[in-house]
Amino acid sequence: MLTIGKLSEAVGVKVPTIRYYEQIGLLQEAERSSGNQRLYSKAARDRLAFIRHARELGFPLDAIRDLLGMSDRPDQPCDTVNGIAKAQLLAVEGRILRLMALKSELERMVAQCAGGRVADCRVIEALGTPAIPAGGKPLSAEASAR
Amino acid sequence: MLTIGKLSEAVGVKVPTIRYYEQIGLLQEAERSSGNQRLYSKAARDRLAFIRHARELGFPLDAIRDLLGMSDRPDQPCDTVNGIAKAQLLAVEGRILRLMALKSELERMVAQCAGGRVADCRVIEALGTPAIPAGGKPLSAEASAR
DNA sequence: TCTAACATCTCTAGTAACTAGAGGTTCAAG
DNA sequence: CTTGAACCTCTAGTTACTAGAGATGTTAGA
Repeated sequence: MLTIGKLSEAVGVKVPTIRYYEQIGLLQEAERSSGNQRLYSKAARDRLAFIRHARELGFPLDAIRDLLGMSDRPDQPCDTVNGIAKAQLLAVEGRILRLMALKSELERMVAQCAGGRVADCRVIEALGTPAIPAGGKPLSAEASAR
Repeated sequence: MLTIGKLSEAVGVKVPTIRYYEQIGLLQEAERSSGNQRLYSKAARDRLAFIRHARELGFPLDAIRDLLGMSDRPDQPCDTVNGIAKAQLLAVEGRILRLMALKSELERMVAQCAGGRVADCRVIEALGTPAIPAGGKPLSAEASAR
């Protein structure tokens, strides 16, 4: 049995975040010690490790809730999990490409800035007119697709 | 001169988001028509396009504010700017690395989950015990490192 | 055994970056 | 000249945390 601090350290999720996860029902309510402090089993630790890793991979908490629900009821088709993963994969690939473009732009800028003035930097123009593709979704939609 | 709706459509940023950007000072207050409606110049449109693109790439609004500040004062010596650019470059490189790791993991997930039932599918175990590396930072730190 | 220091508890409020809704005005087409 | 879409302001809600206050629990050293 781990205290919340030990669990936090073991899994790499901050203490208030663990309490937050309990509050929103991602983790079930922890057992308590005689002095009312939370105690965690290995199973709870694994569940939290799953959440941490999935968050790191960019899944929103709602998707994680679904995944956990599925692992609790393993008699269901895999399609849902697959769909979530595939959607994430697409988003990730797009982000990588655009970041690489930006990276080389920033590198060029850092190189050019070696002693000159801001006016010589290309970054802002480079970002300013990115030729929005026809199928471009509104910013909000893409941003929340994390 | 564009109305806010036309601007929204042209740039791909929702109307309330444009007003929000004005509210927090990312966009200066728009001119108004006789009937108090916002009107935008081409320059304003470019600025918003820049913001959109940078947001898409994952820059927080504060970083975008810095970049815009740069482009507003192009006579500044590059020293100031160089720091910002280099910091952004580091952030971008970090993001690329983490996204590539994520990409291969997601690919593995999709490959493993080829149409069976959840019980047959390794996704949850794959995520569940990812062998947290020794130097693993807390989730919150990584998540906010955007 | 006492006590200092630290971990934990609950609760409220704040953050970023929007998003949604209410309730009212303006504009452009028919 | 009316109707309906687009605009206005304002408040409040969202996600995923984060920070702080003030109280209680736990543990290691004197």
